Amino acid sequence: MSKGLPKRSEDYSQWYNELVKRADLAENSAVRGCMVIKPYGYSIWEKMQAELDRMFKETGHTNAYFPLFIPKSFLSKEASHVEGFAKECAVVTHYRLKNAEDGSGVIVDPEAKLEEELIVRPTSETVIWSTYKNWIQSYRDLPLLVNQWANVVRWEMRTRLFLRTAEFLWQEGHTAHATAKEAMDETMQMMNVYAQFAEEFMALPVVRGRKTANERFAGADDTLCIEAMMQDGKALQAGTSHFLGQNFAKAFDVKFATKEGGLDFVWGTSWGVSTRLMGALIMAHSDDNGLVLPPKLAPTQVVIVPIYRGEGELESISVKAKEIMTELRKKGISVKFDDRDTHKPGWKFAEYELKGVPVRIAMGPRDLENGTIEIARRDTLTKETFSLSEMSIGEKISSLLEEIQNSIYSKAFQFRTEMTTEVNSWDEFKKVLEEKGGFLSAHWDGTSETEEKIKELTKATIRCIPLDRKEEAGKCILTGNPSVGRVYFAKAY
RNA sequence: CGGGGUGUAGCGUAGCCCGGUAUCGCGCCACAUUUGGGAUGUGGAGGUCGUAGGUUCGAAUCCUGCCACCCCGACCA
Repeated sequence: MSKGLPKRSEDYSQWYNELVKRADLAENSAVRGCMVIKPYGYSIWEKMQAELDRMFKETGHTNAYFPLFIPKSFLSKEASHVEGFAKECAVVTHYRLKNAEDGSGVIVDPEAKLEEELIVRPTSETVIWSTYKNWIQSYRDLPLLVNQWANVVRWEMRTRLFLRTAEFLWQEGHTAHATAKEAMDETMQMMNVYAQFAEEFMALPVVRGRKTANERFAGADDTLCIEAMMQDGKALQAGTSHFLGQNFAKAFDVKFATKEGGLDFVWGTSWGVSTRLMGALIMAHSDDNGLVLPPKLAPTQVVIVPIYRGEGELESISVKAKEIMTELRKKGISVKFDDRDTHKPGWKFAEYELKGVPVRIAMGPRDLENGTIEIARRDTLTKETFSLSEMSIGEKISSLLEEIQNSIYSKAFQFRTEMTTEVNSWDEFKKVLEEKGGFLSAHWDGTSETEEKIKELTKATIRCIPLDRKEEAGKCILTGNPSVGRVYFAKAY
């Protein structure tokens, strides 16, 4: 393996691709467009899952599992929904193979054609609502708050590890409510859950916003989202939460008896985040030395590297290292002691930097003598010598991890602030987009035509209408027509 | 799915124009010396040249199909 990653400044996308592979996160598989998530990458995903799952449960949701396959007829029940996904669906047409007569291997048995073709789920609204029809009769059955962790398939033409793959892992929440307001509140709540997760755990500041009609989920009346800024100035949609209105209830005839004795269609929501978050995590914080992981999502938070000559020294360092490990574990810190004799310290340092381990402790004979250790931070690449008598190592590392978590967030926040520019003329818009990138806060006349036109001219799309924007009369950046507030434009992943 | 490019050992590559059985570096294995930022020396193993055909006495090299990956578009989370 050659040393050193490509530089972000020279080729950002190559840097990303290399980093994903070199840090052992994922690799391409034998199947076109599909990735293998390697153990190290998967353990980060598991940490994300664990937190999100906890948050979903705290907000009253429970997990369930619905089938991978969807009868073709289901997909066509909601008109805009089909339109949104039809172009990227994998279809199962047969259920059996047989040996080819010429001995060339197995072939699809033409006798085994399915009566009705099955679609590999691109998302599960349709199967789920067809099921909800049986689960919901009365207002007493509502709200229904279900989540599922699953894989989905969207047949993408151009794929990139984590960011866009033909098969990906995600979670999809599907809820049913008695009133529009309740469903809208749920939509908002889950968007906020995502935002909180991104900021608190991924150390990723996000813009909470609303999608324009163009960017909305197929089948939704309203889509809320969180948008993040990557280091190359491109935006990344990190999570979406949809208010489905009564669209799926109508398509699948899901009615309930109201308290007042009437009969009404149920109001729905759906919301999801995917392994794409891994891409966001990587691109938001990492540097030319490798991954930078926020402590709250790092599979290993602290690694201890012994520096020694001969068995004897390793022995005495190990004793001390194990004491430290015990202390750290008492504090709930995940720590690894790398006493492999097969690699030298320098090699290990580089390796753990590549893999983004937040804190590295090095301990050698000099430290043993002085009662010190060397503590190195991954995020800042700084080192300090820490005297073990100074304070408890558990306290020290706990607060350091917290500081790193905050510092990574602040850095990303500051970057995003710098990369958000208010622009007030078309020339300025084009100039900033081209020379600087990032979010462009600009007035827009509210029409899809203008949005399309801007996309066509510049490749920038409206990432969202920020929820906290101030009402401010202005003129559309392109048409000069009146606008009531600014929206965020950006080139996006 | 359109346009361009690349595919040679685990990884990165030379060779291809001009056909004669494959170069170098990293990694791997063994031993020795090493160990506070990717160690050094000596010896060694490892290749259906993406894949399937074709041309030829002979193909990594020329021709055709297919596959994969990368870049740029269209589409999308």
